[in-house]
Amino acid sequence: MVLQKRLDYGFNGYQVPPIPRATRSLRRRGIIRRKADGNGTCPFDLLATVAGKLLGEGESSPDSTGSVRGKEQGAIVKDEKVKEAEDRSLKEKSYTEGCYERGFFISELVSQAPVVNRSLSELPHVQNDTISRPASASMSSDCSEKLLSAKQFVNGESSEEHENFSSKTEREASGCGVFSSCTLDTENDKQMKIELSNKAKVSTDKGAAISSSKFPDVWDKKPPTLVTSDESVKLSLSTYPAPCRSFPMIRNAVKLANKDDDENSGCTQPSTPNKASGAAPRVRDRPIKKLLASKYWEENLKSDDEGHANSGAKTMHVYYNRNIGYKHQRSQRDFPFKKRKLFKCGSFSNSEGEMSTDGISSSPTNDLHGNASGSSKASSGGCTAAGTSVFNGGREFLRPGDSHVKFRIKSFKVPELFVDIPENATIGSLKRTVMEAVTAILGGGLRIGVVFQGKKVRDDNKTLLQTGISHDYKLDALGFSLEPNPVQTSQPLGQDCRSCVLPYETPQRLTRCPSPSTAVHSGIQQGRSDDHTGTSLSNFLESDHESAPSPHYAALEKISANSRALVPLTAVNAEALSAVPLRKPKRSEATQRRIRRPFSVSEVEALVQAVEKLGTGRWRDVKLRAFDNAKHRTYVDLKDKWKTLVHTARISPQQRRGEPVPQELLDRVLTAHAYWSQQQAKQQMKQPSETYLLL
DNA sequence: CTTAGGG
DNA sequence: CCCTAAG
Repeated sequence: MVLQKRLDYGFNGYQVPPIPRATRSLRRRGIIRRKADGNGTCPFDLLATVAGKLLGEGESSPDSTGSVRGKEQGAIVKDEKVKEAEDRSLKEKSYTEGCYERGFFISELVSQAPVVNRSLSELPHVQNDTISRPASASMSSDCSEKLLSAKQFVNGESSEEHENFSSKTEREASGCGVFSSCTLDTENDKQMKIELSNKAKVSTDKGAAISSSKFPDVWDKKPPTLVTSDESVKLSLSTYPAPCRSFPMIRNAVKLANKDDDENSGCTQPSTPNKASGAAPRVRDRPIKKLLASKYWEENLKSDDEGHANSGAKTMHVYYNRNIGYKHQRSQRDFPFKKRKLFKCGSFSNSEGEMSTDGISSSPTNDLHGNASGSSKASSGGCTAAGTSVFNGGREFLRPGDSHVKFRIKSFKVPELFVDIPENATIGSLKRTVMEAVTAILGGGLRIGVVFQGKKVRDDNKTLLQTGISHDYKLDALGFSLEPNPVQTSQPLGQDCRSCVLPYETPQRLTRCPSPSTAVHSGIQQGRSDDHTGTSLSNFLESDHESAPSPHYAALEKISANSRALVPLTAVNAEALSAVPLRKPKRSEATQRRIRRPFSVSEVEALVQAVEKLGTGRWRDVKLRAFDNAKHRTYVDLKDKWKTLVHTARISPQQRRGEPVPQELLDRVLTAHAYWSQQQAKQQMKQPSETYLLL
């Protein structure tokens, strides 16, 4: 009767390979190629462009194959029960379906993993020379982990098995974490997919290799985190942080220089086989095609203009569905995952201080850590950088004499998420849960960070040229990162947003939260890993700042019905998990405060207008009326905002903080407030009197 | 679930 | 924003 087992999935950020589509789109529209005229393209513009595409474009993307895909997916998972669940889920409309359509699910990823592996081995002809080796090499603990989890999920394996796997995983673990990319799928071809993932991986690996020398810690292997107990099983799935910088596409076999390598030397083939064989044999037998048919995934097979072969990078279109109905929201609200206070990993917290004349941050490692720090923190168990690291195999293609700089962002990584879901939950719910988590993050607001030559470029007004990004710059020096945007993101980054979007603000990073209360209940302990790796890393990374923990904000806002809590979780080392007791079982640990999203003027405007019309006692209606598709604004939020608005309107302008609200709006606030207060007073007067009369 | 308020 | 008491 009890949900004895729970599966916890921690995503150290799965990669969202969104780019090809966006990139193409950008290119098509000439955005990316914007001419670097006299002033050159301002980095800010670039950011805005990327962010805009990423966040907004998806909305219009129709998807007609969602259901089909979903079924296919279901097919992959053989387990009848699962299938049923899947089908059921499929029937659920709207949002759920949307989720399917987006192909954002773990299960998918997982199920595909095996396939990928196999494919790799089976597809010798893959063009990419690098693939063969790197790919195998790349099979990392992450992959293993995922598979493992997948397996469990699918088959409901016992925790014991998991343990076994985990151990295996550990042994085999290698340094690559780009597994997620592997999951990219297209109905069209296995190869492509594989190739893609491989490449992606390769690049990552390369990055790893490259950075390993510099930042060894970062690349330390992350053992899969696995905790088992009678009651629940928690798996932390994470991908290795991608290097925060982009590396040129690697065409040659890349040698992994990771430390992990040594350990995982044999990993190449090994990891795959194990998983494949043990975990999801059936899965792999299935035609890949079926698995993958998502409109949102596009392959970018074409070689670019310059003739550079684009590894078929697939893109996933990620977007936040703004049309989610209120009801849906409500339901989501039902499963509020708790947020806990996080420690600040302030990699960027010092940003302001770092503003340098040239606009480039002086801290060299800083960004690299976008990933690194994230991972490091994760490993340390401290906090995770919410920052998503991005990396891109991005490379630019230059053309002689052409002043344009072309960027190709292979993929963005989503901040790590932690999912805690009952074993008996349906796959559909798992999918939804993850989708919601991802959606919360993506929809909640992201901003793009630019890292160039290992430094974060903070000056948005600087031109690419001034920054040093010219057509002939080193291709490997540019990277982009997704960072939670503390500022309202609903609006496209525009001129007025500059200040908001700038890196000046301390980015809020998702943190991984160790042991949620559930864990406690289950008796499972999540260890906080202080593993050397993590520690050293963190030290290394955060030398300048962040000695103190800072609050992390959960990017997630909702949880699906079955899931208990979604919290950003830093990857925890398996070892740590296995033995370490929870720090403080306080629920606070499992709870994360929602990310702060200051109301924009336009939102205030909408709010004021709605309240003028509806009054101050009908927040739900106000929500419906003016913020129906702002999933992150609850009626309570609106009510609170109104409260603060009233307060703001009453204080002197000098005392006001934050984005200034037009006085006109404040006046309306006061007027409306006065009016409705009066109305309310009348109501109250009336009621009592009547009552009184009756008596 | 909504409201209303305090924290 | 969170948390809660109340309805």
